Order: sequence, then structure tokens, then C-alpha cells
Amino acid sequence: MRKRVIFRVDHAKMHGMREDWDNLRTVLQLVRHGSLAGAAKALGVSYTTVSRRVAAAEESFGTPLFERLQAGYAPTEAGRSAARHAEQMEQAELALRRELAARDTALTGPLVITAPQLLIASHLCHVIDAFLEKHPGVELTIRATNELLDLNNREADLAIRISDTPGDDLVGRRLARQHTASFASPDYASKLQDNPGDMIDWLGFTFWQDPPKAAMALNPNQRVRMRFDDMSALIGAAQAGLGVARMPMFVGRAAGGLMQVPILPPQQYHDIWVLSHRDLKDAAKLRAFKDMLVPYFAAHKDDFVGVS
Amino acid sequence: MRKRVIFRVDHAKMHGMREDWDNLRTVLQLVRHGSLAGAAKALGVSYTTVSRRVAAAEESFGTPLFERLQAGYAPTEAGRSAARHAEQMEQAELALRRELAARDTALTGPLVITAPQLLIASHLCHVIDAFLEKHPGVELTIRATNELLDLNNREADLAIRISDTPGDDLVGRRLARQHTASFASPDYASKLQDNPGDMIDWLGFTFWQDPPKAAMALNPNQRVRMRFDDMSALIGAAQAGLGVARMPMFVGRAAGGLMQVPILPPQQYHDIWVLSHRDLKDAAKLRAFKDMLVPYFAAHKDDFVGVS
DNA sequence: GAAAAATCACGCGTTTTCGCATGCGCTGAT
DNA sequence: ATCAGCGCATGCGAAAACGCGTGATTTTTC
Repeated sequence: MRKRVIFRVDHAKMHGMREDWDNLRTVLQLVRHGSLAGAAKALGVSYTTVSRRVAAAEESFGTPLFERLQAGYAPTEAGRSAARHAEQMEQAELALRRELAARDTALTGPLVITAPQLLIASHLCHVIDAFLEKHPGVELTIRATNELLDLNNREADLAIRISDTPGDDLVGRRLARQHTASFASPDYASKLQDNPGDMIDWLGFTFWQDPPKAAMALNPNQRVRMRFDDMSALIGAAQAGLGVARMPMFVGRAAGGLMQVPILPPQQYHDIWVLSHRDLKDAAKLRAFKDMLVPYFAAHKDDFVGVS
Repeated sequence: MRKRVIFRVDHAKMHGMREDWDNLRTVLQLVRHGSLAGAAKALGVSYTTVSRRVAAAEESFGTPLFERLQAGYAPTEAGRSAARHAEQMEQAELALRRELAARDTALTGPLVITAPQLLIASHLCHVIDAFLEKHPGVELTIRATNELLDLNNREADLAIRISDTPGDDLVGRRLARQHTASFASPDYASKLQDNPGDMIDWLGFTFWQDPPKAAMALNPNQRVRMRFDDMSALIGAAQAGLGVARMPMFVGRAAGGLMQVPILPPQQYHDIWVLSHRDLKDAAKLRAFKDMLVPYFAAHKDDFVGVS
């Protein structure tokens, strides 16, 4: 009895107090965020706890991992090393979570998908509606953003993106080819038609310097009147009749109060892809969603390309 | 204020209750040991805690990891998968601990070395004595065994072994070449000398079938009288005059009451090596120890080889 | 075939951990 | 120059985790 206790203590001591995998996780987040508060938010605990766990980790490793500065916690060389290894541990954990998620054959529980706002509003909402109708047990979260969420991290299980570059560890298939075209309000469109020589006002993105080169070649009397950093705002301006905007065909068609103008013929644009992590390729819920997504886009493929 | 709290909750929920790296460690040990009690002993906690942590892990992953059988906990396929990934996490942790240990330049604190019992008794004890004299701050643990301890695991920091095969990730250098020779008690030795034609009784290891082939070629009148699975026992039998034993030169010389007999000339045997993990090659304490070890063996190299 | 050992589940009292509140130093803006 | 904002340390009460003891069942041993 007594001997057993002693053995236990010896064992733990010899192998150096291994009570600290969670502490390593904390160290990793603290290195990433640089402050107790930031790490605490990421971990969902109070910063007091972060402070304590880090102290415990330093105690366990027998070496300081951070310098306490006024501006926050700065990792020492040892701290950075700890974070590097903790990152490997995190990768292993994420791989495990993916594997377990892939093994799950139930059509219930959480599912996170991400897609561009405008594509959700115009088309995906119908797919989502039908999907939930068919599988009411799925707790669907939709992250409407153009940002590239990290599918490794499982910030999302499935992404619908407008891009040509899937990225590592991701697999996917093309849902549709699409074109861009020029759109304007009916008023502005008829004005253009009636006065072909008038100045054409473009509504562009912040990174546009000049009107589209191909358009300038046809008619040099054009300018960029306003620049936007947001697609919705740009659409609103076009609807208000402020000028001509170049946008994906499906966007212009879905937005009310816009009509296509023949200033520049439809042009090939980035394809629409559905992407998921390789590990989750055959997960039941993802497959079920894709099985509705793909036929939908096949049936509506004309929405995305210009009539020739 | 309120919004922040909500965000925290959402965040944690979305990423699936990541409070469980320590729980994964528990799952790994439970898969390894197969019972709550075994895992608990390895972790230094009570088996009640193991049970709770495993339940928490299953809750977190949303899938059973073990089947509760009468005989213990049997991992499910998901449980085995979790253990595989947890093993990777463990490797990362061990690599980190090695790296931090290597970075430690202080000549204080724990140091674990392992070596064969007989080599410690005859020679290493002097090196160890001098080392501790010079570096009294080092808490030295000596694991006297012929088993191959896991240097990855840091069951030992430094190993002195009689072997030709260092193994992966290990680096080392040769301390000495050595010979084996035949030894017997003085009584038995003089009996052999006086009656050259008599039967020679060998004391061998369990895996010996016959006396050494080279000896048989010189004189067929020999047999293996007893077989041992323990070197100390074998030496004792030789000291008691029960026969002739083949052993490393340094062992026969160090054991009292034995003398070399010319039945078979000294033969090359496995070299003596000092080994450590590649990551720990330049750790201060290890280097300090090696810096005393190597000159010692250089000065005593004649102890290990036969006079020609 | 019965005793002994080992296994897990459950409930209770204790220890540990956690989160909140307060206090202090620094930075940057008004 | 003063004052809000951010960041960390510390103390205290609440909550969670832990270890122990008990009981039921099964496997092993004599």
C-alpha cells in the first residue's frame, strides 16, 4: 500500500510531472496572441487561468518560457520552441477530429459550411432549405464570408468558393463556370443606348486604376467614377443609377433593378468550386450536402454564364 | 461586454469543446494498459479520475472510444484512432522535453544514466564518484540494467551499452574494444593444468547448445555442464569451482576468486559504447559526464582486452 | 469448487482549480 | 498635464475535479 504510493510519486517525478498537455496548449495560444487576454479569449477561459497555466508549465519544464514585459508576454527561445512542438500536437489533434468526423455516419449534428454572401443569397439558400428539409437533424451553421476560412482547423467543414486555387489537403469539384458582365440600372442603360457617345461612368473596386482595358479599346471616353471595397455597396450604387458595374453574371441577374448592358461582352471568370478537407471527403453529412449541391448547380448552370 | 461573452461561448462551441488534451493523454494510456487501474498507475492518478476523463473525452468527441467489458476497457476503432494521434502528440511532447533539456546549460538537476550492472560495479562507479565530486549539484539516477531502456522516452539520458547497434536517433562513441576469455576458480584452473586430458565442464548461458566451437576443435572432450540466464549467478558458479565460464575480460578480472585459463585464447567481443539521443548530444550535463567518461576508458583500455 | 484478486460503477467529503474583483503600472490621446 | 485604455498580479469566494470507500460482478487461483 505504502510502497505503491512511493512508486507513484517516483514515477511521476522521474518522468517530470506530465500533467501539462493542456498547459502546452495554453502556451501555444499565448505565443500566438502575445497577451494573456488574447490567449484567454481563444481558449475560452479567463486570463487569470492562462497566467496560472503558463506558470505551471514553466515550473514543469524548469525553464522560463516568457518574458513579462509591460506590453505583454514575449516568448523566450524556449517558449517559441515549446510553441512549435505544441503546434505539432495541435495538428495531430485536428487530424484526429477530422478522422472521427469522417467516421461519423449519422446525418445529424453539427455541420459548418462557408460561402460568399451573394452566392448564398441568390442560390445556395435554396439548396440549404431543401437540405434541411430532408435532413432535419443536421445543425447547420453558415459562415457567409469571402475570407478563406481554414478547413484544416475545421473553421468550416465545407467551403463554396470562387477561386482556381483549392490549396493543400483540400479536394473539391467544380460546380459551375461563370462569366462576368456589365450591369447598370434601366435608366442608366437607356441613357447609354440613346447617347452612345457620352462618357461612361464605371463603378469599380478600390484596386481598379482604370476602366477595363478591353472596354477602353472600344471607346476611350470612359472613367472610373467611384471605387468601393464592398460588393453590396457597389451593387447598391449601380441600382441607384450611378454608373456601370462589372460583376459576376449571377450577381447582376439576382440583384433587382439591374440589367445587363452591352458595353463589354461577357468574359470568363473564376469558376465556382466546392471544397472540403481530404480527410472529410466521404463524411456522411458532407456527402449528403454535395449530393444536393451538385445537381442543383448542374440544373442552374445557365444562371452563371452569358447568353452567346 | 455582453457581446464578448457570447462570442466566447460561440467560439468554444464551434470548435468543439477543446478542453481535452490531457483527456487524450488519458485515452492513450487507457488504450495502452487496457484497464482503468493500469492507466491510472501510469498517469499517477486514481482510476476514478481516468474513468471520468475518458467519459469527458467521449463526450467531447461525440463518439464512444471504449467498450466497457468485464475484463476492462476495450478500445473501439475510434478509440484506437484517438490513441494513434495521441501517440503523435506524445512524440512531439517528448521531442520538446529533449530540446529544452539540451538547452539547459546548468550543471545541476536530474541526470539519468543506464549501464550494465557489472560494468558499473567494476569501473563506472569510479567515474560516477569523480563526477559527483566535481558537480555536486547534479541529481544522478543510475539504472543498472542490461535492458535497452528507451532513450526517446528519456527513461535515461545517457546509456552505456555493450552492443554494435546504436539504434535510430541515437548517437554515441566507442569507449573501448574488449575481449572475452575463459575463467575458472584457481582450484579448477590448476586441476585443468595438471590433467590436460580431463573433461572440461563449461558454465554457459541458456542459449548455448554446445561448448564454443573453436574450443571443441582443439579438444573434443568438453561439455556444457550447466546453463544460466543470469551473469551474476554464472560468475558465482565459476567462483565456486564448478567449471569454466566464458565472459568479458573485465568481468573475469574484476570478480574475485577467478583466474584466466588458456582453454581458448581471448576473442574479440562487442565494443562498449556510450549513447545518447541526438537531441541531447550537446546537453551540458551529458557533455560533462562524457568528458570524464572518455578519458577514463582511454586510461583503462587495457582492462578490457587480453594480453597478447 | 470456493476463496482471492481484479474489475468497474457510484456516492460523499475534500482538495484543487477557476473566475471575478481590485489594485497597480504603463501608454497614448485629449 | 491629465485621464482613459490596456495589460498584469493578487486575494477571495464559488465551482469543478479529485481521491477514497463501498458494493456488485467477473476472472483467477489454490
